[in-house]
Amino acid sequence: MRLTARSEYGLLALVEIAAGGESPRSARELSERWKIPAKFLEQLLAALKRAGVVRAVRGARGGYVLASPAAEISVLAVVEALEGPIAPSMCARESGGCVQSTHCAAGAVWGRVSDAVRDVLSSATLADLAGDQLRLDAVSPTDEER
Amino acid sequence: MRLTARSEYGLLALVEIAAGGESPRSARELSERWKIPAKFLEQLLAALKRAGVVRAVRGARGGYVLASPAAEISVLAVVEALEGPIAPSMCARESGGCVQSTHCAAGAVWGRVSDAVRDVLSSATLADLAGDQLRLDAVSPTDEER
DNA sequence: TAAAAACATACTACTGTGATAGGAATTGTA
DNA sequence: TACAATTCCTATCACAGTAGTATGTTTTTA
Repeated sequence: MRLTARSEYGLLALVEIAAGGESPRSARELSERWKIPAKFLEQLLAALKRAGVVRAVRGARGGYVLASPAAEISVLAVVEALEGPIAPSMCARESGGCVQSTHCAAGAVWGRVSDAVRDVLSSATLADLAGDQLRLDAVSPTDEER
Repeated sequence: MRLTARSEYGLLALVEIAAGGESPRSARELSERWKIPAKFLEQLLAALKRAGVVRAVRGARGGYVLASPAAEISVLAVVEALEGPIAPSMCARESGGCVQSTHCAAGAVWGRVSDAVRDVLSSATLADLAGDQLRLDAVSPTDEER
């Protein structure tokens, strides 16, 4: 299991898209706001589109919009779209179960770890984060907003 | 944050060492029991020794022994010795906090994730796992034990 | 003295991450 | 209709980390 910059960047962008409502946000706009390499962000948004998290609007004045209401998109869905399934180790990753031929006690711990992570990630939605972000922006506005 | 084969292998070996009590288990013995590449395991045990988890007994009939009672060694200590600190993303990894100049709502989620993982890992000890393993071995013994 | 073991160090193959590059297709707007 | 803004597509790359392998050296017991 791993959490990398892909999730970090992706979530930042999606919170911004969620705040935009119906009007699409372009990859360039998002990359400037959050200092994310533009071309890299394009790839992340493509992955999120493939996963059905966002919808793309092509052409001038286009960009990305959420494919469903922000309250129905969990952080887990975002992370799994960008990083693959949440599985903590070799033991839990293999569909056939443990690599070890004999049963090992450690496997149960790995299972509890991934359950805990999935629990945290699935309990937060983009709507929650967009709300939090609004409050944070009110306290310390960014350059663009000042 | 990542959980790799290092933790997997390391835990398997430590559970076995814990079961051995005062008599040292050699790296070779452990590597054969759990099908872990011998030289790779030596490196892991060296890291665990540096972290103060195990004590080494050099020379013939030597091996490794736990440095403290099994009930006082948490899985978290083992994982951190082998993988480095549990931090879920760039945001939480940097000592200075978030990479973003502006505050981001996503950071709170990453924090909750690492807290949850640490919670699971620190709530299990080597003594717990050694007990579980004993029970598993009783049900389906390994080749060596048959 | 010989074997068994830890200890040390260096090397290698492979994979994933975090990009960068260059264009092609699509679409609103002047 | 031209143009600019945008998504879309594919390829490439540098770097770091993982999972080993290799070759010894030191220490200790039998």
